[in-house]
Amino acid sequence: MVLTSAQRVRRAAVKLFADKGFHGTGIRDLAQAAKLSPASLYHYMGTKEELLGAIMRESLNRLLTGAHEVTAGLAEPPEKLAALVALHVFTHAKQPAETKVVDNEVRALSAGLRREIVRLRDEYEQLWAETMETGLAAGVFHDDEPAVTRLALLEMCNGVARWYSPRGPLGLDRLAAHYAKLALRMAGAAESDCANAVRAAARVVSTVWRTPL
Amino acid sequence: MVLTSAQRVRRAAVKLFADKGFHGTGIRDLAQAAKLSPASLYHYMGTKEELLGAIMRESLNRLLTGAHEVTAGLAEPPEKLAALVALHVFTHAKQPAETKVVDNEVRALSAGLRREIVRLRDEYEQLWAETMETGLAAGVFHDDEPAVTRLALLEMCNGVARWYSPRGPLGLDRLAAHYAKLALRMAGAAESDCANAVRAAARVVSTVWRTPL
Amino acid sequence: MVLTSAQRVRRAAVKLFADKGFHGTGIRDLAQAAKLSPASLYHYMGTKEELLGAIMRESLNRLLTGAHEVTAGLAEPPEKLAALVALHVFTHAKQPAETKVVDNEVRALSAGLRREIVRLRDEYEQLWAETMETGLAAGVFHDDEPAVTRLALLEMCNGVARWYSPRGPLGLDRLAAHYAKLALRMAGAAESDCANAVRAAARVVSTVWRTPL
Amino acid sequence: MVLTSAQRVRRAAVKLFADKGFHGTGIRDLAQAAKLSPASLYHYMGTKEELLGAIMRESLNRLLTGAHEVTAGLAEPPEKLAALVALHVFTHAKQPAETKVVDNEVRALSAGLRREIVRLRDEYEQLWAETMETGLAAGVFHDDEPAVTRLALLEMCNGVARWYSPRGPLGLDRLAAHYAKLALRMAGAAESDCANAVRAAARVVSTVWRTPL
DNA sequence: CATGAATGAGCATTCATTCAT
DNA sequence: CATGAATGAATGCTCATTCAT
Repeated sequence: MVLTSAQRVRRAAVKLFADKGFHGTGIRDLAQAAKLSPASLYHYMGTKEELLGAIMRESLNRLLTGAHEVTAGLAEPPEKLAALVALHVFTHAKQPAETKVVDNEVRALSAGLRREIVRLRDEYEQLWAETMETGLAAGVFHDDEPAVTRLALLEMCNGVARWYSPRGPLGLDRLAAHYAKLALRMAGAAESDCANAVRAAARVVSTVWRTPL
Repeated sequence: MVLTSAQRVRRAAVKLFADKGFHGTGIRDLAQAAKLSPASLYHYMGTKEELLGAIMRESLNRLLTGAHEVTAGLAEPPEKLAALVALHVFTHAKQPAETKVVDNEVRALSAGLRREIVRLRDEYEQLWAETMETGLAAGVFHDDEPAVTRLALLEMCNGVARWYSPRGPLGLDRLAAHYAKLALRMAGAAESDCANAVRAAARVVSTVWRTPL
Repeated sequence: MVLTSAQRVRRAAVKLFADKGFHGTGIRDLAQAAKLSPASLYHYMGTKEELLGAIMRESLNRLLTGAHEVTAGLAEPPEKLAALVALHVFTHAKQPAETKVVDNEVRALSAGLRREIVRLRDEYEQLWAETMETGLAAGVFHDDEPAVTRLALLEMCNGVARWYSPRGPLGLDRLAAHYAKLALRMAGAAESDCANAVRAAARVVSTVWRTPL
Repeated sequence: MVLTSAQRVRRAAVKLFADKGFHGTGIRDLAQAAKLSPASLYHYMGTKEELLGAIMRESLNRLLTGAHEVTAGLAEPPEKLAALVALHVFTHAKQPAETKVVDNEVRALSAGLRREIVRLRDEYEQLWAETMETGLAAGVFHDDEPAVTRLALLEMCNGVARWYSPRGPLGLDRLAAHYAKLALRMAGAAESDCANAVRAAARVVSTVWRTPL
């Protein structure tokens, strides 16, 4: 399959920003990876920073949309949390480069862009927070430090992008299910709730991920 | 309290590498933060990269030593795991800059130094792995994906450096205890084992952290 | 009134070269001002430098032709000088952009084009020199440094392009007449000759400028 | 005589900005002319534009100071005008590069610096305007368009920097005296006033120019 | 006639580093 | 111990220009 120049630029940027960091990636690295001259790069991007911003915006928007879709049909907090975790893990395992960029390079943005990206990220994290609160209020979660647990949970899931390999022994569905179970345990859900919730999550998430992104 | 120039350089580097990344930090930034001229910096360091390496080496060695000390007197896997988690969390909460550098900037090292640092890190992580294996073999942990759980655990604990604030409502001891409990839950330990293990961990860790670092 | 693309290019170049200088004007500035893409520009010009040369050539040729026309019917040196000055001032006031380009951007030309343009300029200035010499020989001008005076005169007249505004209080005819008088004074002409000469000059110059350029 | 690097940078900039214009001069040209690497240039300047601004500021300040000194001891408008003209001509003949930069490159400055430089230039030109007004009010000058004459006068004098050569037949004192006479004629001063005024001007100006600048 | 895509060369500026003083 | 002076290499980005469509 032949890629357009614009696509090659985007992919080169995602890969290089993820591997070497924004400041560690030069415009000439980008050009070489995109098989373009440094000058030609500028047909497909504004500045290097705007390219970074565009990558982050797109990635976060996709995650946010996915999170809404995936929780839409679910009523119980354990199911919802499992679905959020599974989607997050799926995304981080399938697109480790994009997600590493989102997770690590916010500091490279200057004020204006940073504000926008942080707002998107906060919006996304709010979905997790609401789910946990609802579950605690309903008595299906048990946790004396829910704020901490939520952060711990997120960081745990982000980590997937750092180590998961599709060539490893663990399938994506198994991985997502395992993380969902870990999450429910961390939230203090009853073991009996886990299996159902994890199953429900697996179903909706794989639906979202069948859709081409 | 007055700092020596060497100390000012070290601290400036830790802070700036943590905040802006290795490649995002210039020698001039370092000099300014250390209240030295760029040329004078070179009395206290080799190259910028060697400075990074030294910071990482020291930080990892300290963690490794601490891990040995903290587990030395403990026999049961739950206690050991709780101690490792608590020490890790303590360290990441007290020295977020150092640990962020260790966790994020390995990619900035060139081959030689990287090998050394990665070896240290692997040595440290091996302690976690052994503890989990022993616990599983002894039937006090229950987990069908222990390798994954170990990685999830580590990432979760690393995350503390990214968000913990000493000005927040949560004390360090409470935080460490909470993480220890989360970890034991993730490992599938019995709830009844948790409380004891966490208490034991708290005792030994605070001993280590009373010692000046 | 609608302009052709070629005209838009020419006008954009004249304006921008005058305002920002040849080196200060980019091909993209030109394209934007001409409402064309940078590539399309090249249907209407050779290189950027050739465009500059063409503007200068045309402008100088027009001035040269005008100078011949304007002095053709006049016999007395004061009348001729007055006519030359008036035409020069008229031209610089009506076409400040063109004349600024001619006066300031010769240095931007490379050797070949520069030679051509300088030759045209010299040919034009020769008309002033001859007029002054004739007047001195005839005893109607009095000046002990005529070469200097001629240069001073020219620079003074060139200056008009830098400050004259049609929105100011001074009409073009009054301006030209005033400069003609200043010139005759500088040449040491008798005050009694001035009035006549200036009147004669005004007549011929306005004739030339009624013709569309 | 050996020059410091800082002096070489300054001189190179003055010469090159004058010859090829600000935009026509590259940082590499500057470095080569100053016998320094492009990087070393930046020990002695801020940006290229700030270097331009510094040159202009210094040049204008010197001219302004000189104008005050030179007119301080003179009472009569013709003498004052002659002195201003003679100083201006002296300066433009002796420092053609500096003055060409001041006269031609204001447009290359960005808003902030431009404002500052234009203010200085206006302050200087105000001295000419006041002198002419006083002379007209006193009836020693006769001119029905004094504003125009003042501008014509200035442009005429600026022109000196464009053509005067110390290797030509005309001495600096003679040149200045001639311009002073031209100026008085343009202002409509009586011929009888000219000789005295020019002599007085010559005296004060050469005093100022004996002082090292 | 018009332009999107492309580029080699060049831009001003900053980089980490060295060294004489 | 400290630094001003110096630099080769690299930075992100723009330049004028060409050409296939």
